[in-house]
Order: sequence, then structure tokens, then C-alpha cells
Amino acid sequence: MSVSRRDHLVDTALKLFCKHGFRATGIDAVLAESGVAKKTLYNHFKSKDELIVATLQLRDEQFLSVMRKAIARLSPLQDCHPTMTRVLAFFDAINEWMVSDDFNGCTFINASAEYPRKEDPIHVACSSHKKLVTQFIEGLIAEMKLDQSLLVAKQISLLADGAIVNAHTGGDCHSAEYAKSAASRLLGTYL
Amino acid sequence: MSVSRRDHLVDTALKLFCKHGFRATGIDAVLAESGVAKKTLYNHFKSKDELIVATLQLRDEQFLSVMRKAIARLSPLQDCHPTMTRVLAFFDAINEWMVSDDFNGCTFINASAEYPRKEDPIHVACSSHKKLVTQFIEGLIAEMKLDQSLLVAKQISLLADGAIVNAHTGGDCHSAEYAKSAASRLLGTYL
DNA sequence: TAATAAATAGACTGATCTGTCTCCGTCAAG
DNA sequence: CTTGACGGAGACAGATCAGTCTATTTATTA
Repeated sequence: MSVSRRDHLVDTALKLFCKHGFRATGIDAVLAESGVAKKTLYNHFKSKDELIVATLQLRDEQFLSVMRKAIARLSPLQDCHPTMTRVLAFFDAINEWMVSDDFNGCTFINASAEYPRKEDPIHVACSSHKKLVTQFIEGLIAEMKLDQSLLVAKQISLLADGAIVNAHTGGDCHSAEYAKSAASRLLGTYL
Repeated sequence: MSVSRRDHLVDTALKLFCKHGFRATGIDAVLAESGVAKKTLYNHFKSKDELIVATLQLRDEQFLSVMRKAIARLSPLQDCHPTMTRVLAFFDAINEWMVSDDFNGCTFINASAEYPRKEDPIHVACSSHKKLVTQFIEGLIAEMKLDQSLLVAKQISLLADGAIVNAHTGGDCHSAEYAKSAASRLLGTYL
């Protein structure tokens, strides 16, 4: 029971942090929404910052899990060079995410905007996530057997981050399509 | 005198907002740093939110002005197809910015992360800025006389935003170089 | 059943936030 | 010199924040 309570807390916190922002969401709002007592929260976490880091870990797992499943589903639908299907499906997966109701940009980009100090554990967690995503993308293009796979993965992740940010800040829900097209052209130059 | 005091206020506010974030920066910090009285602030602005919008307008002007000058300076140094020099110089300009001490990511991406409601005047100001930048980029590639110049400009701006975000969140100060390389390859496919 | 652990509600502290208000000095016009 | 408008300094109000603590209840385990 204790574990599930903690999970419920982190789950609720993640939802509210994503919707309203981290500093704009008070501890009390998380407690009211989750129906958990304040002492329970501080029994599991030393501070709000620790709760934030926990929500980022959850989001990290969620994101990679959702992306993996979506890519497996969307990859066969791609009409392109067979080694590119997974990475292009990745952009379709991002597109599905950004047209959904609960899209509020990248949680990690948002968090590092609110906690800009590089040494801040929250910022560090965001940085780690981005590295993991780049590795994830490197896995997606592995079938292409490129010489500079890490560089290309970084370039793809720039397009992905740009699309996510543009959809959130600029409100353009088609940005994933532009990014997919750009990724396809970019990857073509490496073949 | 009144006008210059307002400017000083906006200037100081922008500096602090960029460094620490918008919600993390209190009015009092802006007043202390600028040496202006609280009543003067609320004489010029109805609320903190109005001050934020004013700082975003200033940042918008600053950004485009700095970029224009840097592109004029860096454009002749490019080693590429002559119609691409300006847009590639744009990435060098971003690179100069992101390796500077006072780099804290894109002010507008950060602001829209802290004020996620689309109807919020602050968020609207961020969205407008992004549209202007895309138009600016469209101007940079105008010499290339492409059919789909707006689409290409959007794709370039995805790379630029991705690079800025990646440098801030991920701490990779070389991301503008990756973006420049990607932009060069991407544009090549349109020629 | 008894004992131990954990969760709950919520009062409370002290800090901090935005925004208002009051007092005081300055300066210009008559 | 007097008067009145105005801006500056900062005290103050009211709200909210993170985090602590107590007393009570619930649940688990021995």
C-alpha cells in the first residue's frame, strides 16, 4: 500500500506539473488532487524538489515506453527506405502525442526552463533524459549502419525537440510532420 | 527621465528573468537590482505579467537585431553555395550566443513553459515571436528561390530551436554545429 | 488481542509573493 | 516664499508558499 500511495502521489504531481508548471503548482494542490496527507508526502520525499525529480523519472519511463510501443505499431506503415521506418515512425509517434489533449510540451525542457541552474538536481535529471533519448534515437537508426550514428542521432533529436517546442510555444500542431519530412531528407543524404 | 526609467526597469527585469526564470524572480528582486521604487513600477505597468510582456517585446527586438548584425558579419565567412551563406551564418550566430556566459536558453520557450495557457498574453507573445523568427528565416533563404520557402523556413527553425533547447537542457554547447550541418544537408536536398 | 507502524487532517511557522498605501522630499509655477 | 503636484522609499496587507508538528485513526503483524 505504501508503494502505491507514493506512486499515486508522483502520478498526480506529474499531471499537475505538466499542466500548470512546476513552480506554479503548489504542494497543497498536489495533496488536494491526490487526497493524500501532507505528512505522507514528506514521509516519502524530503522536499518538493525531490518530488519533482521523482516525477521526472516517472515521465522518463513513460515517454520511452510509449514511444517504443507507438514505433512498433507505426513502423510497418511507413513508406520509405526499409532501414528508416523506425526513425520515421518516431516522428509519427511524436505527432500523435502532440495532437492529444494533455500535450504541454516536453516536461524536461519545461523543467529545465524553470530550474536553469546546471547543478540543480532537477536540471541534471532533464539533461540525463535528453541523453537517453539521443541514445534511443541512435538505436532507431542503427539498422542504417551509418558511420557517424551518434552525430546523426543528435541531429534527429534536434528536429524532434524543435518540433515539440514549436508545437507548444508556437502552437503549430503540424510541426512533427515538417520534422519528419526534414528527417527523411536529412537521413537520405547519409545513405 | 520617465521613459529611461521604464527602459531600465525592463532591461533589468529581462536580465533577471532570463537568469533565474520568471516565477522565480520576484518583483522585489527587480526593484533592488534596478534601484527603482515599487510605485514607479506599478505606475508604468499594471502587473508583473505586463512587465513580463514588455520584457518579451524587448527581447524580441534584441534578438532580431543581434542576429541581423551577426549574420552580416559571419555571412562572408561561409564556405558553401552562395545562396546559403546567410542561413548558415544564422547558425554560427546562434553558436556565438549559446557559448556566451549569459546564455540561458530561449527566453520565449522558457516563458511559455512557465505560462502554458495558450490564451495567456505571455504565451501569446511567445507564439508571435516564433512566427516572426520563422519569417526572418524565410528571408534568409529567399535568395535560394525555393518553391516551398515557408515549409523550409519552418524546418530550419525546428533545427534552430532544437539546438537552442539542446544546449540549454542537455548542456551540449556544440549543438549549433550539428544543427548547421543538418541545415546544410537539408537545404542541399531542395536545390 | 496487543503492539507497532503508517496514514490522516489540519493547525502552525516563517518566509516570500504581488500589489496598495502612506509619508516624505523635490521641484516648478505663481 | 508658498503651494501643489509628483515621484521615490518602503511599510504594510493579504495571499500563498514549503515544510513541521500533534493528535487521531487505520492497518498490519506478532
